[in-house]
Amino acid sequence: MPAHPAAEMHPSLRPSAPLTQSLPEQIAARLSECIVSGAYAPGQRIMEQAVAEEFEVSRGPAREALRLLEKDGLVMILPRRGAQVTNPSIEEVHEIFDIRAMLNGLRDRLIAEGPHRAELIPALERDIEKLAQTAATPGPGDDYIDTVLRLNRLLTQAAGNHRLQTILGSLAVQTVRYTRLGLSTPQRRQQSVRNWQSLLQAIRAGDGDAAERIARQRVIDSRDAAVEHLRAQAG
Amino acid sequence: MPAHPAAEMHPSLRPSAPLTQSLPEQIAARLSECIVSGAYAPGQRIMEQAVAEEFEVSRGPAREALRLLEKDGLVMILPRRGAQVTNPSIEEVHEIFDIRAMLNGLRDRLIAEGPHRAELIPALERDIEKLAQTAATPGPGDDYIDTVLRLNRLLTQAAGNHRLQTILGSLAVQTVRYTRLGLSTPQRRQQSVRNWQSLLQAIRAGDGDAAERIARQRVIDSRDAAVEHLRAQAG
DNA sequence: ATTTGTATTATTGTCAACAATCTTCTTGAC
DNA sequence: GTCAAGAAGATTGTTGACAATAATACAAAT
Repeated sequence: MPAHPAAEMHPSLRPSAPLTQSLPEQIAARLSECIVSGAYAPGQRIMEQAVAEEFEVSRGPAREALRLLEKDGLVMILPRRGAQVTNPSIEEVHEIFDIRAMLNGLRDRLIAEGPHRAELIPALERDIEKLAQTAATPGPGDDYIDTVLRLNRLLTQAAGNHRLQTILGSLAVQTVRYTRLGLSTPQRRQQSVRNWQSLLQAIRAGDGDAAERIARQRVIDSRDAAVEHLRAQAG
Repeated sequence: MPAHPAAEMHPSLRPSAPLTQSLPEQIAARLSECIVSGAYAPGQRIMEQAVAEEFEVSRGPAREALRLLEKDGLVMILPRRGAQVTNPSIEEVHEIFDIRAMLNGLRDRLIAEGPHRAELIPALERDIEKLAQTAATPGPGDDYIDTVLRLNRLLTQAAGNHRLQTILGSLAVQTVRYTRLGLSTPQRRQQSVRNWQSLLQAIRAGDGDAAERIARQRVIDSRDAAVEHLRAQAG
């Protein structure tokens, strides 16, 4: 019998995942980095044979790794044409952010109305304080982005809705590069910090309506900033 | 050149899907029916070899078909243990309905605020009228459910958010059996009809806020009814 | 010069066999 | 009688080869 009964265990701590990643999962994780970091350009084709040789496995696991990437929306698989890195249009990016806005709203409502919110607040305060410190510094902003991503992971896990966690995780991976784009200016980062601070207040107060509204607004702001940048890039 | 220029074509009519389904897709479609209809019981294991023999293919396509079912949440694949039909707990059903509530809210807002809503209204009126007629009849209610499902498909396609369509489609498949459960009484069906009629009004008026609120309430009602039935069944 | 048909090549789809691992059944000891 | 250890069987994971198909290059005809 474990030290802590299952009933008291927080959902995000459930050790349901297998201890060791499968071969396709390891390959997918590596490829995922390459795509998110931009080493593999959008639209680029990824061929099974090349993946197989790169990782010194047969085409089976390579093939399956690509299917895993498809599940995360990082590649698109066309019949008889193989996989290519997704290159979403501005409209599709807009669409994904809209979905994230709704589901982040649900997530933060669940947290604000949930019984575990008190345990969460110290970590939240710490990260949001860190955001406030790095928001004004003009540097590359990677610190800021990293903290935002960690904060989001923390909240997504804490919401306790497993399916929501899966979907939001997938959508987050797909939009990392656009989130980064949208948080590239100090003004936007300061707007973002103010929003996080409001959210913290709403969670402290246990105000689910406010938490949902604030979360939605944050993602919508992020969406608008990203889309604006993309339009500027595209002409 | 096609008869109608692409710019005027409704998003839901884009012929982007390949004309012919792949072998794994065909197998997955058949298995999907078996699971949704209940021929394969929740928790039941589905083995690759058995699928391969059933459809007279090798284990490769059978394996991939099971991965496709996993993507739709119809089976759960555990490492070295294979696939088994998902048997979500009451809490998980609750979770999925919560997600559907948010995303249906987004969907119906997009429709109410979208430019294509006028074209949609006649079909909506027809289906909702049909709902009103079959709501009070005590029969098996399959007509009612079928109409609700068609109505939802219509709206999901019309919203014009492709990713949303994918996610909602997957979630709908996973909850069909619980939706059916929740709409098994005449009272619930009448409540449902009133909600659809309100939605129609909101769409007519182009009131996105109202459309979202109404859609959410509909799914929440559906959730509560389903969960109540499940709790009664479980003891 | 454009287009159509054809051959070539590259790439994915499928298959059957082998390896690794998990489950279950049996056996034996306490 | 219960539990542990080990063997046997069943099932997934992986591999390499073969088949089917789509992209490409090139030649020929209008």
